[in-house]
Amino acid sequence: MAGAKTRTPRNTLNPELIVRAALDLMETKGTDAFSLRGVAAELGVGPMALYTYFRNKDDLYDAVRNHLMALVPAVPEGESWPDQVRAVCRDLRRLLLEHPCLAQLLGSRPLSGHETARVAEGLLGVLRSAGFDKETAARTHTTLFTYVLGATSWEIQMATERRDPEAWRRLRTTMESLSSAEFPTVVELAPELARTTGGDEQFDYGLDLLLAGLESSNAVRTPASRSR
Amino acid sequence: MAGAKTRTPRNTLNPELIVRAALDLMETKGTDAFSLRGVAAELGVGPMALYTYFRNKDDLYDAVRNHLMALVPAVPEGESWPDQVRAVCRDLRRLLLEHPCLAQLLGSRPLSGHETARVAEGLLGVLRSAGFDKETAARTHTTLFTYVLGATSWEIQMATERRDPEAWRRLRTTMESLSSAEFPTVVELAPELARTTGGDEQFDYGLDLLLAGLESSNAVRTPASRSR
DNA sequence: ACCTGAACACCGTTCAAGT
DNA sequence: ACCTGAACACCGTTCAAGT
Repeated sequence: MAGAKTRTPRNTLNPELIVRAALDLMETKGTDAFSLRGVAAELGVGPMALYTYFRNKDDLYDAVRNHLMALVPAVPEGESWPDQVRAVCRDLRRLLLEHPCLAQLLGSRPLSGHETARVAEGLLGVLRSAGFDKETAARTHTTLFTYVLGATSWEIQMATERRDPEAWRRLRTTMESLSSAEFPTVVELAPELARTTGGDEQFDYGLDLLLAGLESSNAVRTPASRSR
Repeated sequence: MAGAKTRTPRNTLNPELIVRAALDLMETKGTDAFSLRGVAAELGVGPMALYTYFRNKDDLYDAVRNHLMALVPAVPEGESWPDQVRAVCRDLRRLLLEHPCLAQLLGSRPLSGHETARVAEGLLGVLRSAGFDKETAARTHTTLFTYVLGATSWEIQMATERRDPEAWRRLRTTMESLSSAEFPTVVELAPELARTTGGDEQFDYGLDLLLAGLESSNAVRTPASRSR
């Protein structure tokens, strides 16, 4: 509707152009409403033109995810390892918030591509340098990554819900229909629950819990981690 | 394919029957392959018959999620609050693993229904009894819930990937193509990373980090939390 | 190689109609 | 109320064909 068929000059179709159009459509019409036919129409070509560059829809999904993961910044240097971990997690969260479709892509498509490995390399490098042994570093990486993905996906979903009047109305209805006899705590904490479904403060709260847990455990064996 | 059209006697169609058939189909053919027409065919009725009981596909999704959330057990009594938190989180994870579609439903559909409130009530009650103030209880609840959902969804996705030979082959190919000059840590920790993508031990590792963080912080103000 | 056009086997949902 | 049947506007993908 918006783009008005920018007729592409012949023989100038390429993977990056398609990925960009796909990303554009996902962010405009929503990740679910996205379709190959829609991308093709936006590019002014037939649906089958895309199959020259991507084996199928999932292949295009993977390319979009890889494209977005490339935007995760490098780990900042010269800081303490907890601050480095914080930076990586916050950067990833920020990217997920800027591109909500990435949360969906990371959560529903099998992994592949070098960019995901690059992000993992950054975080794993920090942990290893801090003195974590191999297994603990791997476990911690998975824990942090899944926390960021889970917390941010939830945040996005709640924000989407708040924007959709129909869904928002239903949520309010459900909340108000809860008897304070059956659900005393939920009813009592309704305002707090509404306030803590997202935001920087909520994200940092969980992240700091994990970091406090790491520092209180004997995960870090090297005393050299006291730099800065 | 499996169920062989159990022709339903006339006028015996009802919501529970439809939910059960829908759940069955999601677990058999995969959450994505699920369709209203498929459910209708399985029940031996036309697609439109379902619209008597559900306003649309999303409405049926919500009913299935509510049906599954009802299976989350009550919080065990007479234990310390950290053990109670552990029990709630592990129970939810177990249910998600048993019904992988629930992970997808919780992650992509707006919230509604009493059963989700029931689960929240259980965890929030534990935290409040332990002495958490309102805001901290709400924050902790969101953190724990999103951790369980994120960690378990990731675990399910990885398990699905391992089962699909095509996806598995691609993941191996990507991993082996990583130069150890560019991604030294990922290459070095490949075996550990493969081992820590899921399993009870990995889940408990992250959960214990969060609990250690909670106990090391001054989140709990009431000294009465030392029961047992 | 790059792209088209017709076709296939699907979707969710609306609408008018039957009982 | 409960359910059917035809129809609409979509999908992803295959296949044969064009350049």
